[in-house]
Formats: sequence, structure tokens, C-alpha cells
Amino acid sequence: MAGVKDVARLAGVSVATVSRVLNDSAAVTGETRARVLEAVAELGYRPNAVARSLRTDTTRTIGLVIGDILNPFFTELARAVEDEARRSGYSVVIGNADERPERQDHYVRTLLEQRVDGLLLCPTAEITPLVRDVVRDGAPLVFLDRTLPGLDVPTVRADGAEAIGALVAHLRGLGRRRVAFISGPALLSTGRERTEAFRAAMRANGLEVPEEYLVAGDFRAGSGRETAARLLDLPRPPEVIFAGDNLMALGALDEIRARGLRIPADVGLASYDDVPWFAHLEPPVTAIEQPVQELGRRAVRALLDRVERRPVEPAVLAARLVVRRSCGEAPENRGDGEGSGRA
Amino acid sequence: MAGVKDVARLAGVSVATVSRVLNDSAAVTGETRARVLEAVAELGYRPNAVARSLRTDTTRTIGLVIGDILNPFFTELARAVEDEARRSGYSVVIGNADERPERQDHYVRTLLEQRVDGLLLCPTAEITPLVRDVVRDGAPLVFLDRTLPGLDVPTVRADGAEAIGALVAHLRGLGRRRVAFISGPALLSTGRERTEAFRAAMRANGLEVPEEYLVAGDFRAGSGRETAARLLDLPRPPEVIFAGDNLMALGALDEIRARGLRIPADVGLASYDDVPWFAHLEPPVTAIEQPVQELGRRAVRALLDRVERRPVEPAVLAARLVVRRSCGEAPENRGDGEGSGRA
DNA sequence: TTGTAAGCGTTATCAT
DNA sequence: ATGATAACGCTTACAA
Repeated sequence: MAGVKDVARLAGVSVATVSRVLNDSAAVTGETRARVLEAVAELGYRPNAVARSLRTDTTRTIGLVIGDILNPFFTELARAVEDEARRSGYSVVIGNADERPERQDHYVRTLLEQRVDGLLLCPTAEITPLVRDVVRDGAPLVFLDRTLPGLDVPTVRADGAEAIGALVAHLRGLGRRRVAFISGPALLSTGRERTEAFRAAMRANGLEVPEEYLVAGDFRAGSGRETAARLLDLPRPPEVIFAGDNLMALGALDEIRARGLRIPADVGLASYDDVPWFAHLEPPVTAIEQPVQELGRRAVRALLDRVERRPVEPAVLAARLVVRRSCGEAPENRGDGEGSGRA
Repeated sequence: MAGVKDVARLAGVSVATVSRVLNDSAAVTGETRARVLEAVAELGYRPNAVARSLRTDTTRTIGLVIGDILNPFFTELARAVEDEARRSGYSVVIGNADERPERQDHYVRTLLEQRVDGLLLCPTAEITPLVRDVVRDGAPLVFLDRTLPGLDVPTVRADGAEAIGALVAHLRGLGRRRVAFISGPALLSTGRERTEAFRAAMRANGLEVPEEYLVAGDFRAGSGRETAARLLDLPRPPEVIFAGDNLMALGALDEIRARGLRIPADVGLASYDDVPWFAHLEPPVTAIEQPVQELGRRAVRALLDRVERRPVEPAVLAARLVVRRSCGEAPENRGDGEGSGRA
């Protein structure tokens, strides 16, 4: 494969000049410039980014380790990250942790060895020794969506407390007072926070949360189904099941359907996370929407701020309640399934 | 950051020995080996993959350029590719073409410059000059899902002809003879093939396809909705709308719902591509399932065969009809929404 | 404005 | 079994 040398020879200049043209780094005559470009085209020269990176110690690449690539929340997030990164001239390498710490570490390690300029991490579960090391070494790291306690790392995430409060108030307004929550793993910050917010919201609305209404899932569909079964088997089952993420909502939906129960007549369903097809279910599912695009954008900016040594701004964005019809809302709220108040 | 030199110094050996230990490439005493490993741990040494790649001319990385990251078909595919690649010790860098040729080319170029060992491409639309060059240069390339005519590149894809035949026969058995097809872009091999297969299947079943029943979309939801509207406005609208991919099916579904029509009573709906939530809609959608996992696996194997200079096997896998209830099937076919015949 | 040459962190060849 | 050193393809002082 052709290299700078070949281009230089063909254009009758030195390799330095070729490099200068390719990076328009220093003044080059229009004429030589043209000759070089011509040679480049002629040879179909493709710069070797590996060699360039070795020399410049920068790859123009950022790593993104997501929790679970089958979770639409993360794929949307990945897309947002990708878009923003490209705008700044960076490529994104995605690693799928599959919610497994060892796989997360595999990618963190690999990406670091590949010398990504920065790393966006949606941490899986607790702090691993590797992550601790990486943080200590001061690698350019930003946490996304989730955070880890006691680690001094900027985090970009959404806060659902307000939206969860709005949801509970909404449910009470609908006359549904017995609501159960399928929480995410207590090991995940997002899991804990949503549970806390739910408890607080119920309290603020003067509603009880019997212990058996608080069940723990793992952010996968299977656990949503199992925990929903437990809830529905209760002597006094809840009037609404609120799932801590979209995959568990899906599982709960399966269980409800399998029992021949009707939504919202027999039981209501609400979900943290909004995904495109919630609007297309019958009835459309009332959900809490995270500002995924903005999350991705902010995360990239925060990371690039670190990389390029600017002051970095962590961000906490607000999630938003999207009212549809799965909790016994007035049926006149029809149409495309979008709640009012949507931008 | 620590390099081989530092490790060598600390372990009291030469850099060559360090390298040998790290790659267990040649015989090394157990004792020196231990010392080196200790030094590695002590320093938190992370090999520089960039330098290694420059030297070895291999990155243990493959590129994957998909059509649209918001399309669940492609995210599932990406995951399958990722899994198989990891099994062989390769990382995957994903590029999202967003169905735009220039963006596809952007990634093809970038990935080639990053010196990926091989490239999996789901080509967007027609042959671009870049792609032609790349093929001419003999870069290790495999087409996935889609193919391009007249280019000598191994392709791994699914063939839906048989499944489409089964679908049409199934519809006729249900007494639905007027079926319309929302095709994908004629520029895409997958678009053309499905249309051809549909025509052939209708003919084989003795059914007519009036020209106005064959409308063209672009594999995005918006076009599904618009074309469905055109079909439903027809003086004699179809009894079943068959969408050429899952996103267009979603669009069609929106339009049907917005008009207050009922599925399958007023109009039936079927889709090419099966996605998890089709089973959760009311009614569950009859669809054609592509062997996504297998597609991903085979593509990686084919690519690595090329990379490692083994004979490469292209593959054409069969898609499969999954009968649910959106086309007027007997309501006793209930349950989890999975059609019979599922493995 | 252009050229010469050093050096980025590895691996691999050739000695020892 | 181990060490010294050239080379990978590029960028960037420094010189001219």
C-alpha cells in the first residue's frame, strides 16, 4: 500500500511537504499543494492513522461502553453520542458490557490499549479494581447515565425524581393508590435513585408502599416478568405496576397479557424510559422519558472538554412524564399516543 | 505512561524479553517470566496497541458499517457480529451510515485509515466510487445483508423468497386475496429482491397485483406511514398491507390506527423483519423473521476467512414466516405471540 | 517555502 | 534463553 514516501516521490517533493499538505499545517505553495494532491489521488493513497496516532499520541477516537446493546435506551444513547462526536471530528468505538462487570472491564482495557482519547462509561454494578486504577491514573473518563459513588469522575445523567413525583401524583389523581415498583439492581446508581425517588414520591402523596410492593429486577425483560408475576399473585395485588426501565416493563406486560388481564382495567402499567413502540401498544404506555439526545451530546462535550483540557461541566438533566393511556387515563386522550406537553 | 522500556528496566531484562513474555512468542524462563509479569503489574503497564499495530500491520479489529442504527434489525445484527468477533479475539468498530451513501463512505474511509483488518459492509444504495476503489484494491471486504451487483465481493445475506411465498399462501388460505406491498428502495438489493419475491409469490398463488398495490418506501417509518395512507385512500383498498421492513410496518401501523381502522378486521398487516415488540402489539404482528444471529456469525467467519487467507464461504440463509394474528388468523392462536414452528 | 532526520512504542531479526 | 537494534509510517523540530 502506498505511503507518504510514494506520494512524495511521485509529486517530486519531500515527505515533510506531503504531510504538511495533508494536515494543512504550514504554508505550502498552491502549486506544490496541487501536485501533492494529484499524486495522492493518483495513488489512491490512504493515510495510515495508526502511524499518525503513534506519532501524535492522539487517535481522534473516543470509547463508549454501554450497559446492554439490546436495550433501546442504550442504542439511542449510542447514536446520540456518535452524532455529536462526529460533529467534532471524532470516531466512536462502542463496547457492549452486557451488564457484566468482566465484560465491561474487557472493553475498558481494550479501548485504553487502543489509546482512545477519552472514555465514556456507563458503569455496570460496583467499582471494579480496573476502574479504580483507571480513575487513579487520571485517564480522561466521564460517566454516562450511571455513576459510581466515591469516585471523582464527572457524570452526565438524567434525574428522574421530579418526573417520578409527577407520575405518582398523576396516578393518585386517577384514583390509583396501590402502586408497586419493579426496581433496577441496587448496585446501579440508576436502580437506587429511582427506588428512592419512588419512595419519596409516594410518601409525599400520602400513599403507602407495603414492602411486598417493592420488588427488585435487573434491568432485563426476564426479571420484569418474574417480579410482575409475584406482584400479581399477591393477595392484594397493586393497581399499577411501575417498571424501573423499559425492558422490565416489557416483561411485566408479557406476564399481564399471559394472565389474560386487561390494561388498564385490571392493572395499570407505567415505565421508566420511553421507547418508540410504547406509543404503539394498545393501550399506549404512560412512561418517563429521558432526554437521551441531550444526554449523549452533553457527555461528548464533557469528555472532549476534559480531553482538550477545558473546564468540564457535569450535567444532570431532567426526565419528563409522558402521559398516555395505560394507567386508566381518560380515553379521550387519544391520537398519536404522545402525551401533552411534548415539545 | 509506562512502556516496555520501563518494564524492562524494572524487571532487569531487555525490552525484547518483555515483548516475548507479553506475546508468549518464544521460550522464556519461568523465573524471568515471573519477574516481567510482576513489573507489568507493579507499573500498571498497558501495552500500546497503536505501536503494536504499526509494527505488526494488524489491528485485531474489524469494521462494521450498518444501514441505520435506529433500525432494530441492524442493532441485533451488530450485536451478533460483536459476539462472534469477540470469540475470535477481534474488536468491532461500528459505523452508522444512516442510509446515506456519503456517510457510509465516511466510515469506510475512516475505518480503512484506521487499518481495520477487515470490513463488513451493509451497502447503502448504489456503488460509490470509493467502494469500487476499495474492491479493486482487494481490501478484505464482505457484504452483509445487502449486496451490490457486479462486484466480486462475498456476501452473507438472508433470502426471503420462500418465506414470502409461505406468507402469501397463508394469506390466501385466510381468504385475503388483495394484498399490497410497501417495498424498500429499488436501489437496495434487499428492496428489489423482496419486491420480486412478492410478485412471484402472488403469481404462483394465482393472485393479481394491481400496480397501485405496489408502493415504494425507503426503509424508514415515515415512508411506511405515507404509503399506507395512499393504499388506504384507494377506491378499492387492500385487505392486507405487507411492509418490506419493520420500520415501514411501524409507520403503516400508525396510519391504520390514526384512521381508527382495526387490525385485522378492517385491514391486515404483515411485515418483513421480525422485532421483539411485534409479539407484544395487539394484535401480535405476523412477520418474516430473518436469522439475524446466524447472519452475524457467518459474516464474521467469512470475513476472518478472507483476512486469514482461508477459502471464504458466502452464505444465503433462509428467512422464516412467523404466524401471529394481524392478518385475520384464527383467534385461538394465542399465547405468547410466537407462531408455531418456532424452534 | 521546502528538506533532512529524529523519534513515537512496539516486534522481530540476528547475534550471543 | 536473552540482548541489541532496525524497522513500521508518520509528524515535527531544525536547518537551509
